[in-house]
Amino acid sequence: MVRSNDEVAALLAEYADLISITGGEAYRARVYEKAARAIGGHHADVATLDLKGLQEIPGVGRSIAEKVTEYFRSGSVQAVEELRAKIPAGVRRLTAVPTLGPKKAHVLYEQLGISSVDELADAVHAERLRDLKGFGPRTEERILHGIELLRSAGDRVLLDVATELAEDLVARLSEVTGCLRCAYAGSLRRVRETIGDIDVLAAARTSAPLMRAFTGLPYVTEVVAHGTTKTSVRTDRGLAVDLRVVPPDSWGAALQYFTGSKAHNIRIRELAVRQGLKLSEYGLFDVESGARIVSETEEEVYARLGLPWIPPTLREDRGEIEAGTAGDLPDLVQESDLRGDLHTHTDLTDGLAPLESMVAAAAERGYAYYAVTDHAPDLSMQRMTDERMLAQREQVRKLDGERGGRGRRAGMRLLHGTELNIGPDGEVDWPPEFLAGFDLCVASVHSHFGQSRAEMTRRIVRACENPYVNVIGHPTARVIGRRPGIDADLDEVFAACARTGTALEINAHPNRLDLRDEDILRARRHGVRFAVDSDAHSVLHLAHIRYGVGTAQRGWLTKDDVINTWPEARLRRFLRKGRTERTRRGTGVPP
DNA sequence: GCCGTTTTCGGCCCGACTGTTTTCAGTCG
Repeated sequence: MVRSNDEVAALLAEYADLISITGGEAYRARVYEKAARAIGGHHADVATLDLKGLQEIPGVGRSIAEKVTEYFRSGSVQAVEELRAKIPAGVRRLTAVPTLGPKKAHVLYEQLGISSVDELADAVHAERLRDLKGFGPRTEERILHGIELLRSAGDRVLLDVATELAEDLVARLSEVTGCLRCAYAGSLRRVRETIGDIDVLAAARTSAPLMRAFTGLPYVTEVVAHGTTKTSVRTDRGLAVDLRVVPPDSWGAALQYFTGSKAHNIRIRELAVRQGLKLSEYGLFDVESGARIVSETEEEVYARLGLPWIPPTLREDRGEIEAGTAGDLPDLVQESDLRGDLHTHTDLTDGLAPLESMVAAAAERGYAYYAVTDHAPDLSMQRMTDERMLAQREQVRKLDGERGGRGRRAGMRLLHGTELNIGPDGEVDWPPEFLAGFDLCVASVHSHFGQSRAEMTRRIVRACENPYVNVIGHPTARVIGRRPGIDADLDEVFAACARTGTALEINAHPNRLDLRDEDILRARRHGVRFAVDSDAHSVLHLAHIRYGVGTAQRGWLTKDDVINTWPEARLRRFLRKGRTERTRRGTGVPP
């Protein structure tokens, strides 16, 4: 599923690394890194752009635009090939070892000919690093430890694991005497799909008690760095956690700073510099007088730079600064906007809880409606039959409207649905007559993951064209860290969804988060609607929906884009999908 | 190599921590 934009981004990022390693100008390396990011996140396919079009991408000038066109014309870029010839690929891999950057990697290669992580480990054991300038005994230790970490892999953890740990950390540190404020920041606050390390921020007049409490936590197994403002540890699950302690009046500037992303912060600081200001984690300062202007809240910092407060989920330098300047920031969908969940399971198939428990838990969340969508028969291990499904429907009808839920006067409405399997040719489990009995159908790819791109695309587009399919479940079928997404022309799928009135799911399960943020951004441009669903298989899973909302926000979605924020009547109209009209015309009904 | 409400040249984000340094370079976020 490699888009040409991703190919080019990877190439430019490699070039940036090679420039750093060969001791090239730092600014040049940074420019290529920036261009790589800009192209990776660009909405249009760069393979279709000419020199002029390429240069309209921010951070891409003449030289980089020419390299991109050279790449598509000839399949390679001369300048990149020249550096590749000088530096073996393994040397670049060396920089993946924590504490090893481009400079040290280059010294290791130049002086000792080391060009792989294995050779590096051998060289340390053979004590060959001892004679190198700048490499002492501590460096050797750190390198060996870094290699171990690299080999033990699993360097990023899923969102729910990191969130649960961070919430526990914040709760414990908030109890420490002298702790005035505490929160997590970093990629976790931005709700990225996986988390490399956790950043926790605290405000206090003295840091020592917090630092002591932090390093003494039961799950801390290693203290990596220990200072008065910053301490880094590793937990028993291998997760790195940083604690920063700042003075209370720096809270806003520090929270802004440590939330990132790096790319967003660089842009924000450039804005500051242009106004004769300097932004650091301690505040926004006037360069000339050195006077601190603002620092207590994030809102103040953004406001002084001429921006509204930017939600953390948007802080990726994907246009949020421009939108903020123009007053065009989207009014992002919130968890409290959700009126229901449209993809859930019970113990009739592979869920863990019976229907009554799931419904009760959903009502407790305050939902106005809730769909039960157990698996359809083609997923044979679930032993679904027509009879079992119809019996469940009767049960659902009985429970419909019975539960009032938290703070609700009217009863929660139940929808009876199913999660269909999209077969290799785009067919689904049941004929139209049977499908017509459901209030909604989710349809998902659960098999034949290895089809060709053309087959896969056609298959999903056909599912969209089925008048009974309302939502494409976990559209790319990826499982984070275990299975890549299917190879399909997503833009064609998005167009089909928009055309047929089929929603795309944002599956909130932390190991799926599918669609991902970048795909949502693209789909949105096609005018597609979305359903943020938990795909809950147990009562506890219903709460996963928060991760789906975070992902939707990262895709810039508003309440109006998400069908399960809509009032029930509007949702039901959407679910009818113009079936009668379509059926009358005799199109779109599968054989 | 990119970019421009002070700029077509001369800037380019900022600070903490570590190790190997007698004053700082490299790495990280």
